[in-house]
Amino acid sequence: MSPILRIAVPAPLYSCFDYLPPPGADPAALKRGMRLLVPFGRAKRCGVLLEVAAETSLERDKLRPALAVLDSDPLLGDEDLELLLWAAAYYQHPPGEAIAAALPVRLRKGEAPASLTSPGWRLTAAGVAAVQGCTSAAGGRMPGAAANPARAPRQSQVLQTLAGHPEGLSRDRLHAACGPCLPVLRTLAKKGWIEPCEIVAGEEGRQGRKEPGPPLNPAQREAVAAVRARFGGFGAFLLDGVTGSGKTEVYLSLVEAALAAGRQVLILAPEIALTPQLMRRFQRRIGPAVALLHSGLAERERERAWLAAGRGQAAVAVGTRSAVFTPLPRLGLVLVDEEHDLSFKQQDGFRYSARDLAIVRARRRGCPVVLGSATPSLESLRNVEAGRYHRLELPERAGNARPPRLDLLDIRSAPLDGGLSPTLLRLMQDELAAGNQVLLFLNRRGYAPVVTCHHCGWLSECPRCDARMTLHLGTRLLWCHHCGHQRPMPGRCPDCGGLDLRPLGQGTERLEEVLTRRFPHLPIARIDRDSTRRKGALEKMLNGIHAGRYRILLGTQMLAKGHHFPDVTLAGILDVDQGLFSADYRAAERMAQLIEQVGGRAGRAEKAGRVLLQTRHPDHPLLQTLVRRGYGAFARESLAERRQAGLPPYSHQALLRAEAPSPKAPMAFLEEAAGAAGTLASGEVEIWGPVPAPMERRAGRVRAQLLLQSADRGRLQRLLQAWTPALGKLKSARRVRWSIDVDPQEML
DNA sequence: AGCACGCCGACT
DNA sequence: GTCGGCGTGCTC
Repeated sequence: MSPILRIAVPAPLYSCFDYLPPPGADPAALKRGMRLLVPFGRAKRCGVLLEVAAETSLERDKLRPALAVLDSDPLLGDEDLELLLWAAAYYQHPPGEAIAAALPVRLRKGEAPASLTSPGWRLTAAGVAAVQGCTSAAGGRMPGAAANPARAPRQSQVLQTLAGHPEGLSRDRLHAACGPCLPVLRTLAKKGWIEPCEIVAGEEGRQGRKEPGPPLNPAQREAVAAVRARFGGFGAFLLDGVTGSGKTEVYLSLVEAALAAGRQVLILAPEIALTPQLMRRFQRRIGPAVALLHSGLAERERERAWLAAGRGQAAVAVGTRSAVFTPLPRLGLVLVDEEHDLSFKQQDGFRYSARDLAIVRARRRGCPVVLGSATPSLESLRNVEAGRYHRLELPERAGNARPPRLDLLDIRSAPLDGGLSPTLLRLMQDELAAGNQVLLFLNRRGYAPVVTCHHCGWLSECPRCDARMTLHLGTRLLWCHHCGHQRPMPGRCPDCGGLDLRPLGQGTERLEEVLTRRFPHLPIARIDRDSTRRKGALEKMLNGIHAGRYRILLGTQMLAKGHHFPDVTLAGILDVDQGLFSADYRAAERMAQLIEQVGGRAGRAEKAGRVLLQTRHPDHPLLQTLVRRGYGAFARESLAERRQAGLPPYSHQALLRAEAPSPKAPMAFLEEAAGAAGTLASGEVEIWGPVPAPMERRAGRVRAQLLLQSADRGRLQRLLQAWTPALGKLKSARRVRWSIDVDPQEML
């Protein structure tokens, strides 16, 4: 009797599918974690083998044979598959889709794994000599040195880049470092200075110099020792340290220790924190095989890194959210940097939390996991309180830097210019006159969040959303930030034809305009999604800031995360009040983290920073706590409130969302779903709603949601396991798009 | 989700 | 007479 292949096929279905082995395949060679091409309905799909079984619950003659085996070795190991299946069940997502989401895109589509070697270039001996000659001449004229930076800057750039990598660089990495440079490469090859070579994935940087780290301070040593003591077994740690307290050095020491023990390391970070500077620092210090898995990377490069990790050849995997599923057979340590960051939670499709799965993975694997943050999430602080995590504190800023001073600026009766109060402007003037940099944070891109007709009161409403369209002066567009709908900025009022159209409120474009008028001779760097759209624009601007070419920095979120600006002595947050009265109870937590992060951008040892928060509610208790007693006290008070209200992290939630073009369908579906949940819930799970979503209409669809909440995670999970499959069978489900969000972060 | 099947209105 | 609307059901 031929064996049964149980295969996870990507489809929005909660079961796996049984197949017969492909004709002519050796059943003994079939291993869990290999991909197979299978017939599925009328189409073909690429599934992953979960099990070779003897029995099937179906009639045997209903089974179809698989079409082909796509791998000679499993892509995913047992542990990887178990984690994915656990996550699929926990987050109520179809297993086939969850597994597909973990694979690099080409492999997901059934293509053959990329070769681990890729074509690249390295310096020849003559090339090394040319680089040295050029460097020692320090720009002076060398006989025959066409790599003279002044005369052939592109050639010089390529040579310098290659000089940092004696073992060579792949085309992709060269391209990333130097831009398109094929003609330059040909010229250099003709001169005999460089030669083509094969680069083995995971080997890049292996022979690069390893720089020793600075000596650790006592708190850092203690943190490293505490984690090292748990190597070889599970332990969860919260590394709580302000910006500049040296978390990265703790990570690096731990990575070195894990590598010395022959283990692989998984490092997760928000996209925005994976800056080229940080990566260079890692590569300088770790030296051997660092596999980069972030999304900025060319897809093939990413795939090679993934494969090299899975074969145990890359020792360290660094990546964003989806890197949590990277196969790592010798995994011995997991690090999650900026653990509070919301980007660890996927907001569509397979809605997993990479931070939470990192904990699950480490526990299942039996290795330590370290969550680092200057502003730990309330969830993690709760886990410390409950004794599930060990807290490791790094109290000092390294190098005796003083923490920035936080002050509230009451703007209730201040005449604002472009959102700037006279006091803030005066203080800016002082700092700028003293030659320092100033940073302004405004979490709203565009020129103005709404346009109105002064004659008839028309507002720039989005035709498809319950929202206003933002004016972008750069492109002369009205643009809805929720659905992407755009229209040209009208010359006159669409309703009454009046000519007096006025932008209301401030965006970063308008702030830039006001600052240009106020400080006409000072260069301004505006950093938001619009100004950094072009590839490399952000890095160019950041380099300019560090070189002191800009004096005023203004921007959104992007500016608040990941980058340090030592010459900034004054940071202003223009509107801190949005977070205070939001319907979302997590808004205040996010605002506090943001303020703390902005503070972390500024100042250094000899220049203490100052952070000013413009507010119309200077007596608000949360602001008072934050300003007077810091993030820790703020978090403790917030936790006490959450406990009192029975909100997360003292309870657990799942949110069922539904949307449809027809206005009644979502509520009808959710009513029916609530009824089904009611019969399944044996008490202990509260059912809230259904209610319309906070923004009821979005992109032309009406949205509503139903909240399930329980103090007992297990009970909520048991209900979900029975409920989700039943939801798809409801008649009203056909009229809506629905999704379940377990541990939701945002109630959009 | 796709992709079929299937049963009722306006077109050559 | 049919082209095509989207309601319903299935995918091993």
